Amino acid sequence: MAEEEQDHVDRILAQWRRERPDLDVEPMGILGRLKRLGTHLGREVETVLARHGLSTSSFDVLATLRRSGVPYQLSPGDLLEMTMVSSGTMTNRIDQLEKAGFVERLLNPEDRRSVLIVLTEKGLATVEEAVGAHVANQQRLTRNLTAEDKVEFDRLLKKFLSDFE
Amino acid sequence: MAEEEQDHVDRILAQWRRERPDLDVEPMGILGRLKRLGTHLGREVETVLARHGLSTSSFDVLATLRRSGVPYQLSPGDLLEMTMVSSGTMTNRIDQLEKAGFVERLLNPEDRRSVLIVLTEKGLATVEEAVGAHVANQQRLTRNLTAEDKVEFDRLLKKFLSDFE
DNA sequence: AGTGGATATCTTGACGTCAAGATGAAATGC
DNA sequence: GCATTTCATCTTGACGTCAAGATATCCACT
Repeated sequence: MAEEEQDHVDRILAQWRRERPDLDVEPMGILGRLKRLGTHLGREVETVLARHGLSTSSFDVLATLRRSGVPYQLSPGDLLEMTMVSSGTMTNRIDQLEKAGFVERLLNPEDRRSVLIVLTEKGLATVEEAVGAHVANQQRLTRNLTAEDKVEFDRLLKKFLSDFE
Repeated sequence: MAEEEQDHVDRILAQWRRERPDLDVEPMGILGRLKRLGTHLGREVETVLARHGLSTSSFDVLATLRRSGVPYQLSPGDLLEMTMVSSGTMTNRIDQLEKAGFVERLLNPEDRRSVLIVLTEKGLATVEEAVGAHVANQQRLTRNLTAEDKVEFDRLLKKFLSDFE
């Protein structure tokens, strides 16, 4: 069996054990690796989406509209529920997408407080292209995990995540 | 055995399977849960550190200095290597910490391009307090994982992370 | 010594995010 | 009906981040 290599987080934990041997740093290792991994993955994802003229933020909104199905319309409130951002952030995202011609704001005749965000043809075409590249990229990013690893990792993520939502 | 419950990410995947059955969305499930989990954990961590007058960013710098050991001094370049942020971000973080009286910039007499960032007494006292609360919080956040889950989760995170660093 | 490239840090301008509150419209209760 | 509360969205101001480039210093080689 190969010796396990010391990674960046291991070195951080070793420093803490030396300086503060009273602290139990096992959870810090998990949370630290999770954060670093998330940062790396986020940057990889951003790079691929940028080739399609989209930020991760923009893509998230377009993808939410796309997967909601025909007629590709949701209210800002609907989009909020699905994306873990504040209402101000969503307004900002929609503003940009509208400026770029990917979505339009339609007045909702049944409730004048509300609007409907709808994909334009350009928005639909862009997200269809981008989602293919995005999914392929996600497969690339996970290619070094075995099938069993992926199942087990997903199980643990789902269990952990269930504490928060 | 309890039926597995459908979570937020499961609903997203179900929408994609209906709309785009050609896409393999298993990696999307993993990456989606990882991102959401990271967001939740980040917010929980931020909440506890805020009680000690620190943001996660500020804490990261102070903690890096603290765990480096006496005399609690590192250059901005050293801090950069350990924190996955750009040089501009690090300058900004140090500026704030200096303004708040947690660190000082010392001229490095051996290299006038360089400075040394050193914890003040106030900075040391603050980080010592904060790190205790932070570690306790990390234990709370992982309390619903079994000992075996934690070991396995950490193993998978470390393996996955090794693809990127 | 002098020159050119490498190094360490800081500056600038643009983004994305949030919390808190403003605005306007709908629903509810009397 | 009118007042009050709730709701949906947008606005504002503050932060944290990054990429790209500016500045100052050091080092290596002639």
